[in-house]
Amino acid sequence: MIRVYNTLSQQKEVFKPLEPGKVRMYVCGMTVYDYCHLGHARVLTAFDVVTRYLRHRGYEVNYVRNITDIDDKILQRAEANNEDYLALTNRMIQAMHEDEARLGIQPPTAEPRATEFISEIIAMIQVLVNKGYAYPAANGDVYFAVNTFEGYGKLSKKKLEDLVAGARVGVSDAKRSPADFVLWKAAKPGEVSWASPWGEGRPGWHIECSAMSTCCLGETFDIHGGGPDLLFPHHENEIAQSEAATERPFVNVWMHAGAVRVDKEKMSKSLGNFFTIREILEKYPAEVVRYFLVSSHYRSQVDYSEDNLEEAGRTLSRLYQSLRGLVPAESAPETDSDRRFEAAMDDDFNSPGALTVLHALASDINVSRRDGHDEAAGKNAAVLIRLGKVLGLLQQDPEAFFKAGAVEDLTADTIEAMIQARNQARKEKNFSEADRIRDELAEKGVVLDDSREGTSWRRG
RNA sequence: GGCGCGGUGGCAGAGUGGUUAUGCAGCGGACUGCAACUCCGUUAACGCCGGUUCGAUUCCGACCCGCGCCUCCA
Repeated sequence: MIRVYNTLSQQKEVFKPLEPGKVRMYVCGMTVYDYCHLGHARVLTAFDVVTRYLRHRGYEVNYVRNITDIDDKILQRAEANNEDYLALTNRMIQAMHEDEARLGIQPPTAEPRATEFISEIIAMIQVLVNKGYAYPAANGDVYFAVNTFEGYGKLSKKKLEDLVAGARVGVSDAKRSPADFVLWKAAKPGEVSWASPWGEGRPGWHIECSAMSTCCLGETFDIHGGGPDLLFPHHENEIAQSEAATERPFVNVWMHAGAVRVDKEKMSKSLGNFFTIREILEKYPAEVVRYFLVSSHYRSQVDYSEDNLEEAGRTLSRLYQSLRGLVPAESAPETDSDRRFEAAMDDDFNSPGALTVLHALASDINVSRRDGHDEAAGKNAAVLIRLGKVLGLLQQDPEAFFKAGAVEDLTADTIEAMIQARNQARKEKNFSEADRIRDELAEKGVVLDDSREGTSWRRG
């Protein structure tokens, strides 16, 4: 029995898909005008773990994650770059796919793009206009009349009066109410546009997700997820549009990831305090970044700092250290570890709780190896790798994990030669020479591990 | 101002009405030529004040502090 926190009800609920054994999930993806940052990685990782776990539990998951490839920021950026907007979006989509692959994010089942759904978007807007939920304005825009939708605010717990009174919302003369939002934007001369019953234009931000999600997954589906800052207005507006258009419940469970922070502030584009995934991957191995993200609950905020990333690296190393030089069993039966792992994950995808099971397994393996119980160690190793996979961790060859990355101006052969020279010196009790070699390697980021079987190395 | 979330040991981070989270770091020991790795042991916590209770870090209330959304943002 899986329990999931639902933003809509503000509590954990027993997860029950509409169709037994199948899960239909939609997650708001990227607006592709720039490289992905750590905040994106957080959402990507969170829902990757959700998907992996649901599949582990036997569900067939239809995971749809959209790409927003047309909006103001894209057009602005393209113009600033003196680049065709399609060239820009294609470039960023490719970069995003590279980042995802490095972080071990499995591709979604489908990845619809807004520009591929223009006719569906127009059709949905038409329905909203016909039903009286939306109105074309004098300036060529089409707006959703928020006061026509009774449940407006039910996701974000906001009252319409407060929103209108708050009035930080840009007041446009064309809008009937400041809280109304745009469904179709009239094109300015020379802008990319599509023909519509209301003239040349392009979709507003929110409508694309309503159109793509309901087209791909049906009028009602199981899970809708996204970043914390999408809760309002984006998701609130999606509900209004979709439920107004279909007259059916839009989504059963709303899931929102926690924010990534830097120096106690949310990492965001507007604050400019963001680190792109690729910047971070220049400094830390991808799996360490992933471990860092998975080591806190998906709903809580995480603080990005070098200390935290380095600690994640040390901790992940411990896990890999237990697997190093060990041949995992071909297969291992279900164990108590599996059950404890699942108990943690069943409780709203408690990945930090699940990680404690991995650490316990690593300890067991280390003890077995110390005592020469290689078979027991091998079995536990198989379990550790099996459970690690559900979190997208521990799938590398340990040697590759330890030796990956830059060891500047030292080839593996050189390192091996130095190790041999050191071991020769040790044999001759020339310990000052042996230590000199070890220190020299350490200075270049290579740490030596002596054991009965010999000496191995890893990056420090 | 409105709405929401959170304050756990040096740090990161789960969780529970009464019993060890876990990891990193520290300390003592084993292993080692010395280290590293690993193992054994160990220190240390629940923002503040009331209330409920036999018993609260865990439930309730007040307070203090921090964060997020209310404008584009994952």
